Amino acid sequence: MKEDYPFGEIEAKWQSVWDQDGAFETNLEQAKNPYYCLMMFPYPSGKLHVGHGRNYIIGDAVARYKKMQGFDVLTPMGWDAFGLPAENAAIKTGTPPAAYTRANIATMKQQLRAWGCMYDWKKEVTSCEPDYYRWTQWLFLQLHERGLAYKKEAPVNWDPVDQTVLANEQVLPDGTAERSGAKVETRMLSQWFFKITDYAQRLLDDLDKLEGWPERVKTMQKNWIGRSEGTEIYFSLVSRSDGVKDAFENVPCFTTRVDTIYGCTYMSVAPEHPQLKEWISGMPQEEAVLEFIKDSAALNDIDRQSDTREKKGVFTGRFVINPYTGEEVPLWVADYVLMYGTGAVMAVPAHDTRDWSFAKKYDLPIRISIQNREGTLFLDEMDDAYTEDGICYDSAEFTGMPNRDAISRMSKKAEAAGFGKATVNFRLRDWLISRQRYWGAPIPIMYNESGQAVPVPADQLPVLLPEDVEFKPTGESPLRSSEEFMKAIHPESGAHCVRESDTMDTFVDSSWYFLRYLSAQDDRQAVDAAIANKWMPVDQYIGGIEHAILHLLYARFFTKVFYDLGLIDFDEPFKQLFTQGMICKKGSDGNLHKMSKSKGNVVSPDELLKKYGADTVRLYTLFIGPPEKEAEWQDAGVEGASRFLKRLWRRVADNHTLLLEAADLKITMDEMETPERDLYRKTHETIQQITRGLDGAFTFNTAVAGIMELMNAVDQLKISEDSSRAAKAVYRDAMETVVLLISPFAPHIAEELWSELGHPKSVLQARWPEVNKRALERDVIEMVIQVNGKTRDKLQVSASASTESIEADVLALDSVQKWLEGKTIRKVIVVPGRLVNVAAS
RNA sequence: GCCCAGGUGGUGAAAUUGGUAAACACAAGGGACUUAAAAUCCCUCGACUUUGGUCUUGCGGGUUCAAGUCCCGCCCUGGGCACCA
Repeated sequence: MKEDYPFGEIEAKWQSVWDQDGAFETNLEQAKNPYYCLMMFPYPSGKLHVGHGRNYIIGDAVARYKKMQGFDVLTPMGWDAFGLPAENAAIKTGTPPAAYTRANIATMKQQLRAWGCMYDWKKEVTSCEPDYYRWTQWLFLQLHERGLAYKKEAPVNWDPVDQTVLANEQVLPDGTAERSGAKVETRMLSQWFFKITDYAQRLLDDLDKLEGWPERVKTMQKNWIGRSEGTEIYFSLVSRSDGVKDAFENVPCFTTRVDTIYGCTYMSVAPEHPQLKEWISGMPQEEAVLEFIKDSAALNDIDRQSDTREKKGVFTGRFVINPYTGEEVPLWVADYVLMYGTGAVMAVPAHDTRDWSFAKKYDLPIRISIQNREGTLFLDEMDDAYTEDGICYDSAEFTGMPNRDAISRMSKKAEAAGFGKATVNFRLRDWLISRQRYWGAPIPIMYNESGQAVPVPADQLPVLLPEDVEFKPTGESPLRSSEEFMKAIHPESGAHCVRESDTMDTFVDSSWYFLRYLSAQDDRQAVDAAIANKWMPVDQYIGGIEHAILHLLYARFFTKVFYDLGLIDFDEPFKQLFTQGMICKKGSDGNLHKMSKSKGNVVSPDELLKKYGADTVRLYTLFIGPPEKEAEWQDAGVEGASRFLKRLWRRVADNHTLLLEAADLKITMDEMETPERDLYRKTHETIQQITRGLDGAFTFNTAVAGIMELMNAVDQLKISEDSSRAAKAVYRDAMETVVLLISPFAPHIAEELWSELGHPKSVLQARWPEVNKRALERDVIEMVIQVNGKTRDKLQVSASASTESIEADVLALDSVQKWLEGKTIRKVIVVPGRLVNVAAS
């Protein structure tokens, strides 16, 4: 056995062995004990850095651990291969996106292998290949058939840099695009949507089923869905231009505070309200209102929604009738009203801070309709709206009722009288999926002469991406430049049609890839139900927190649609979710940033692998800190991991003969003297600690620390040829345990040492060590002795000693007596196996 | 503003869930080996200290024999939502 740890040699060797053995290939039909370990598939951007590595290293560790526990583990890998960077690269360098993407995939595959992250490549999927996007298109057709995919003219988010529209989820709270960073504009365009809002309630309710998901991810999804319960009330619009009150239309408005309705003194609608122009037509105020609409439209969403900006509005000249009071109130258009709910809100300045400031500015009347418990609310003493709970006031038959109770009563009244109803509103909007870019799956639709959408028949899929296109982004899909592509024939009439030229958002591709892995080679169907039902939901999903809303919400939506289509019999895709933190490093500006090319803080794995080997990089990545938290990459830390692996290697090499000889020793615990008994106990304590950590919270950092501690304990047992049989046997047992425990983290060195310890088969086929409960027992326990809560001494106590005898022994100690001088003992607390605290005063 | 996570040595962090605060590492300092260096091995390493101890987990209170951990009130950092009626 070599003296020095030859990481380069053994890593190459074992990677080939795993490949040849098909160690990571899974027979989906025959597997008896399925465990689906999934990592978010990467976008093939070129090269992986050590920050990306965390995801795959954690996933590989889980897969190996579960394998050793006897599961039939499926760990597939694939490529989220459509997307803008490839297209932008094509514009810049002239390399076609397909070639660029395939080259990146080859590089990254090699990198993953070099890390020792092994996958079942027989199940690889690549979303930009026709054998994949054919089924993405097929799924689009399924949604279309059921009315879940539709096209409509709507105000959409336009990214002026990437020259395409974006989904709401792709726009950051500051109004910039998640991908390009450009300030997003609003445009009216006709676009394709998926009707995710139909699933809002289920997406919300089923979050409760996801016990294995981090609470914060569930909270984020909950906020995003944004359910609010309230009442829709129909106010009648009246014209008073000729002095006659002719109610000619209903203006529905949504409120969560119907209890305040008797304090409603005006109504405001959003400037984009679709009927507004109609209502003001011919009014003396028409010009002023149109002007106002124009001004509001000029503001982008960020400025418009900034809460520091002063609210603006104008009177429309029209009035509406509050159906509860029969009273006429003026109708305003105000820029603080959004096209949410119905785009119209009843304004109650006394009980809503926004209405308050608006009413103050435009001198609109304010009327109290909720009184506080003390009855001390007076208009002239208020300097802001009263938004707390209270008692209905000046509210007809509801006066005196607690306002919370009034909400349902008032809703019921509206329903009974036909001027309103209880309603639920969601913040969630439909998912905008069309993109005016080339590198995506074409939307399988054509248009006939009258412009009607005709779905491409399923048997004509895939609609192939053409290659003869001009990439330059013009705001129009590049596909339009391909004459061949644009031509289509109506499936029934044979008439000439024009193809849809937009492509699908790449989040569509990634919303179902975990299902396709299970049928990757199947060219007859998207998903094989029997296999999917056997393997899904995914047992463990691992990925970045940045996908908490986008990808994870869309994937849940798709799974529910599949369920409704009868394709599968489960309706949530991921049982257990783990979101790892990002790896950061000080950038060229001296601040900590997420690793990225633009910040100049990327650590490339290539040099590290050459200098230290993959196992060192893996071990350090796991040791760096709690895996769910962000971590700062420190090059010096890698050195520590390397030192440890070298030491482990040396211990085996130095005692190689002895370790091999000890293989056949059969001993019992009775033969062990104290030092080896201690090591034996430590060995099993470590097994317990690490196994618990891997099953629960993924505490890889403490698992690695635990192995290091065990190694330190191994070094405490001085071993030589002259040592006892028991000592040798325990020593070997401890070393074998170290190798087994470290194998999910540092698999190459573990394989090599396992074989050096005389095992002919791969460590992956060894069983994960089990805790021997008897090994954990102690005859003598060290107890901490406290006086008044301060540690004063320690005492070795027999494990069988009674509380009374321990108490007596403790009180006899000089070190205790010293602190009790002149005091009366009040109480003695004995915590068995832990400590004794003498309380005295 | 609302909701959620956090705040522990020079650094990354641990702490069996209320029971010895700082495990395991990194960095630093000292020593051994060496002609020398690297590597390796050993020791020190929260602060103060009269070497007896005292203090120490963002700050201030509280509960308890005992609080990093529980409760109340603040401060700070990160994340999510935010003119959503």
